[in-house]
Amino acid sequence: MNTKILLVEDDASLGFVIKDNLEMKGYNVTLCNDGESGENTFHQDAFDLCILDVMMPRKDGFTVARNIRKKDQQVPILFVTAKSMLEDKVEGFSAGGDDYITKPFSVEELQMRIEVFLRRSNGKDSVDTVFKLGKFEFDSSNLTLKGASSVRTLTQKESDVLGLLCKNRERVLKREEILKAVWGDDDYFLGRSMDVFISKLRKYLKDDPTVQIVNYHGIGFRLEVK
Amino acid sequence: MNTKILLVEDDASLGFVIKDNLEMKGYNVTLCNDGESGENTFHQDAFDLCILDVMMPRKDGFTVARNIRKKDQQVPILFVTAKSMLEDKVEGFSAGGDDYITKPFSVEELQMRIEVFLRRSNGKDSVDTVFKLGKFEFDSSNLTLKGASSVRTLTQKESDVLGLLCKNRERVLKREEILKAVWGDDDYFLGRSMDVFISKLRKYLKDDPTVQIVNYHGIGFRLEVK
DNA sequence: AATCATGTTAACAGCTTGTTAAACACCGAT
DNA sequence: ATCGGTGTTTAACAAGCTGTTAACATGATT
Repeated sequence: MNTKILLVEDDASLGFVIKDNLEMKGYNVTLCNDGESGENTFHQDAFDLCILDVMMPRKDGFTVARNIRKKDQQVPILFVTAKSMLEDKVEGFSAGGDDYITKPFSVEELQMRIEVFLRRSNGKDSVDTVFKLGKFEFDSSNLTLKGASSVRTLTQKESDVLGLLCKNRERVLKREEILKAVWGDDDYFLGRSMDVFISKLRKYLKDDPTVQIVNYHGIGFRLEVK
Repeated sequence: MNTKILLVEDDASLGFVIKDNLEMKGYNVTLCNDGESGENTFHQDAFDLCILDVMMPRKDGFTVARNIRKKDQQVPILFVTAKSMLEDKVEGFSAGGDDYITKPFSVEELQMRIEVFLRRSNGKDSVDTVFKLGKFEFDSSNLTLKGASSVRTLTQKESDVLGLLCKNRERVLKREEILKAVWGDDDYFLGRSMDVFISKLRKYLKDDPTVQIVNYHGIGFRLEVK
């Protein structure tokens, strides 16, 4: 499988070196040189892993990570920090997490961390059932959709459809895929039924315009969070 | 089981780092960045543990804890304090079963405390069988439901069902889960039987309208205390 | 413009749940 | 064994909710 990595690093030469090395190891790396473009890029595509420099001029790595987490709670994030930066805030955590790597580091070291992450995210079938969707929080096992001020209870099917969209966020799901997964079959009437559900879900989500179920004509749907 | 943790921390970076690390360890963490939203969130969902920063601008952690305690006497609360904080202030609370941790701390340290809490509260389940339900007090081992003026003795099954609802308060229990747990099996007639029990329990609890067993159509039931 | 795909709403049929009462099963005492 | 009492299950009916379908509106593609 082609592993897609988002690398956000303001130091152009360091960024290039990391990208180049990782690409030689067979990863597909997208490099952004500031936090802003990093976020934008993340929103436009689906990545298996993010590597964020903590110290960057305009937007630091934590801020970028927070915004990424608003959209995707599951993607692993690896922070790159300088030793000097580890003050009382981060200090304790760097020791315990596989989530932090301190400069300077070797490519092998970095690759080891990456492999640990990917093994974990592949091997874990302990599926997280809570998704953040803009200002909403959707719990697919409790069938609840929490908004800013209200909590709505979804039906099982509504939850099935929304859950599937969440799991495949930023990816186009074919009509047939959704029908097979939720209804177990695919015919004209079930398709129309699905359209009704999409319509209902859009209504539920309309309070936050950054969350959208976008139709791809003749193909299917895609859940986008901007 | 998926352990739900409520984290109230006003420092956004620190909050994020803690949340992210705990989620990597497999916990389900909800982060609130002020006391007010922390309390609201607590009222909308069920948590197994609360982590509260003591020093927060508008509402400090102790105030939040007091308000949480008004509703739930059992949930463990872990306070995060700075070293400079007066120890005797904190000790008053730690005596009541809660604990505190001083900044800075490592993820391992935090996780250790969490595990201690959860082990204790799991072990406690077999000992502590008394639940407060609005103006009622339900003792699941003595099979008694004390109201304002009367004491009713429940049957074993009535008590089993109410006990299960209490243990999963503010959480949707699937019909199947209740049937498996109380009846050991799940079929149509047992389901109807359960409905009869729910009906009876509602009758017993009708003196206090803040206590409600709410049906989630096609899904199950949830005990709510407003 | 013509055609097909999708968006949206409302109504209906079928299934789920609430409730009451009767039937059944179990148990101890007579 | 019979009886009464207690607790649970089954039956029956009422009320409510959900998913599907139909019908019509809008949008995309050729």
